[in-house]
Amino acid sequence: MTHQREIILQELQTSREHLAADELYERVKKRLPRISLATVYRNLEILTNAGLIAKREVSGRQKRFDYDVTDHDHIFCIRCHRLDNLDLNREEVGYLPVGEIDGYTITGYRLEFAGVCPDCRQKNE
Amino acid sequence: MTHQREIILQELQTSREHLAADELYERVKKRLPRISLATVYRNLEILTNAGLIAKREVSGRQKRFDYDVTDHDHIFCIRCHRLDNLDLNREEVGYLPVGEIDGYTITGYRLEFAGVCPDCRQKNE
DNA sequence: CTCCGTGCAAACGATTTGCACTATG
DNA sequence: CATAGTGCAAATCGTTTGCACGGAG
Repeated sequence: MTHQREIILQELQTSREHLAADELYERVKKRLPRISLATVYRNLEILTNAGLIAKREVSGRQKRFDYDVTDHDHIFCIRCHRLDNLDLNREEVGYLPVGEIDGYTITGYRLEFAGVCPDCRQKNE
Repeated sequence: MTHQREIILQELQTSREHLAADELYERVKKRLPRISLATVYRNLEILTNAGLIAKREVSGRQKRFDYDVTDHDHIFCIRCHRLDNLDLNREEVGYLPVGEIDGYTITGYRLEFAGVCPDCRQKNE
């Protein structure tokens, strides 16, 4: 755990946001002005593999990093592309297939809601 | 509807697969050797806007194009990254929130299963 | 003719990598 | 010292765009 790595992790965890690598880079740069974007990418990869953060593939071009590694769903804003955790009770949602479908062995699923976030709704009025 | 555009559409529709732009390009090139990848991208965009095909954002880096424009779910193979349609009865799955969640106005959702496809399962034995 | 669509190459945005240097163990 | 990690720049991958040419109305 290097100094850079620690700052990156801290910054993501305290942000409570689902930042893209370059957004996190901008924030970390305020504390470590000489850090490079490559270092941020490399450490995000290492932290992901270590299970300390999670890399999320979502709508949009960039991957986002999540301080919350538990298995949960997300909602993203179609206007500003912000991503939020969704506190959805999966049992409540109904059963989602496990086991086998169409010859596939199911290992998981990803449920992503899309919508307009509170901030963007406000801007509309 | 230009000649190139027609061939691209045909090739995607007859493939019955969820091809990425470059995969489709390779197939189309067999019939139109002088076509460029840019033309494929441009026409896929046009065909998508025309509602004749659908562009799917899924796990992995590339976007995939779907001959089936109806609203449905997908399953993708974590080994070979193949993407298939999933014939899942959405009512049966239970219900998936609509309206409002956490201040967001929900406009839709995307459900993507992950698993190991029949072909890849076989390779394992 | 007049354009829209094409092919080509170059530009682009996100991410990764090669390399020489630095810090740390 | 040995080596894992860094900063920088260049490379890569998927996709888009500028431009001059070509073919259909």
